[in-house]
Amino acid sequence: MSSEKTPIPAGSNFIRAIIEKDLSQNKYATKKWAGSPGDAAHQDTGVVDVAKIRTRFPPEPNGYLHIGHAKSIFLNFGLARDFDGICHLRFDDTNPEKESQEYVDSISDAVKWLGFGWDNTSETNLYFASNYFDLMYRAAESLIETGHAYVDEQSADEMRINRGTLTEAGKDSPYRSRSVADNLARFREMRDGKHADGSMVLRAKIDMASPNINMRDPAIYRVRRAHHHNTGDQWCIYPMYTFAHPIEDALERITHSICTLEFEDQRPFYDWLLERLAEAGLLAHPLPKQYEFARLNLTYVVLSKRKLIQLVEEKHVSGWDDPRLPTLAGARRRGYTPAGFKLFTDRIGVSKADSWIEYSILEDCMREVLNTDAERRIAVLDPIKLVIDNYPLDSDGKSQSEDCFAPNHPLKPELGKRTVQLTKELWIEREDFMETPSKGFFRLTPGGMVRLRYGYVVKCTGCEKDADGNVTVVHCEYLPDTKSGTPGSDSVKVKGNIHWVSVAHAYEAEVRLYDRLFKEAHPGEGDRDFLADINQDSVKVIKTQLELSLKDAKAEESFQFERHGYFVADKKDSVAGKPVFNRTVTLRDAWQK
RNA sequence: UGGGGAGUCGCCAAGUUGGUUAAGGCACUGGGUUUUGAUCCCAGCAUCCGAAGGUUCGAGUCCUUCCUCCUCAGCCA
Repeated sequence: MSSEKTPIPAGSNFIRAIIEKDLSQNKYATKKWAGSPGDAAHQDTGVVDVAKIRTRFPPEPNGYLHIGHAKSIFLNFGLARDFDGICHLRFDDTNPEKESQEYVDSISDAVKWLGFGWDNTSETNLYFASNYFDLMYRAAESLIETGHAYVDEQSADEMRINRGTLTEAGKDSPYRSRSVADNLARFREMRDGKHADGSMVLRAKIDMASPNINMRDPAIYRVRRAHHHNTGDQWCIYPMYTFAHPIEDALERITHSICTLEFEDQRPFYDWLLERLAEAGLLAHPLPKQYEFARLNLTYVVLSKRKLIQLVEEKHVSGWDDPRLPTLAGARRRGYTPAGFKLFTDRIGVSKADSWIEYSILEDCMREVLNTDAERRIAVLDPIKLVIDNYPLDSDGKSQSEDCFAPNHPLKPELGKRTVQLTKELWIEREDFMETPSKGFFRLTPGGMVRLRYGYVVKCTGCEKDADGNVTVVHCEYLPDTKSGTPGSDSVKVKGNIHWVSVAHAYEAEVRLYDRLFKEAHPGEGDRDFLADINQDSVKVIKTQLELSLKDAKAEESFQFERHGYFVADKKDSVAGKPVFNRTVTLRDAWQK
């Protein structure tokens, strides 16, 4: 090693540091992998694992994935990719009552959408915890046989009372010192359906006086007669997360088991369990290690499953894929992109400090990606008519029309230009005209000049108003020598530059303007009901005038509507020839009105 | 109050074995470019690392005490 400091790689974080260290110490140099999950005997038949590390993304299929999961997905799959490893998608389906195929499907879709998969060169790394129930059962018997587990017949209430408190030790269960044979017989009866739900549990036998409550003989198997989405009615006992998760990791030969901070207290049990099972010869070293990072908190958003369910069930939003929701399904309809999420996760980093990320960071990431990716189009969202009074008419009295050329992407000239028609009557944005301009306003105002983007410089001559004083039509005259792209275009310098569509060459379309779902940075903070913080104006459906070419937009295609923002053709409501646009995010606007 | 964590610029976040002027991003502020008040470019932006002591030639990094916040008492995950 040289004494010079090596530059810090981008995206460096404590987990990468741990992995680099583990790898430099050849910690997994002899770790065997038989091509599929299994116990020590199975893995011993394998070869040294080609995957340098193994990580996993282990959602429970009981809900929709949200932006917080995206952070975990990019972390786990990203680490595997960067370190020549493999990341498993594993459904942690150990609680039959809450899980279903619908969620398995939506989660799979979301992971794929973000750009990750589980079909690797020699194996498919898609797993279900429920496929390990046999092995888990064996592990439980092993624990009993080695005197590390017992069947407890206390009621749930008794167990809670005897667990003690944060500051007082718990009391041993009266069933704690039963013989191995007794425990084994009871546990088999549990498995065989001889005991009622809730009548007894299998508990690890550790220490009822441990200062860590998770070590006070945690329950590891419960009796529950429920139909499981994968194993059907095969089992009436199911393992608890505490017990199941470490085993799942070990069977899959995970090296780095990454989870969120609230599981830190669980780590001593994680290690305890795996060591006991390794001692018994069921699992092989090196055992997986758990590392915890801070979960994502985003301002102006709720990410708790409970609150998301409430928003959907009480119909505050249209469904799990409502474009205002922070679910990945919703974000996708909103027009947020996988590349944007990637940028976002890189930008926010990974650490153990609790933090709140400003929602504007996410928006900015989407802008950044969309700016380079999205083609430009012209859309007048709040139309008002502009008449060019001196624009020539044909002999039949109709307006002449001429071609103007608009680049599809100013940063990518290779994407070419498209033709838009200029005529005497145009639609422009209502807010681009002010009869009495406010300070700093440099768009259309009587006597003022502005460029019609890609067209001519025009001079505003006045406006018409209705009985209520609302402006109905704006009038102007054009300067024939100033057409964009001609030598005279720069003869008149103007500061303002407004977009437009020809009345004769535009079509009316529905556009949905989305804003934040919550008006407070921390919804429900303190004693407030988070529902009270809902922004009642989070969606506006408007009638707009769009340039004709937008009719051909395909579902999920994103565009920048010039001077407005990024819009996507809605995945769900668009039909061929009639796309419906959702506003993804506005452009930055530095003009303080 | 017991255990486990975390506190570095408005928001994130590097800083691993103590070594010179504390990375970077976002935001913000100036200036420039620009037919999007967009993008882009350039410059500025912590004498200070929760606080106070201490060790040391030298500390964000070590020690002591204190403060604040998060988290754990499901037969959920």
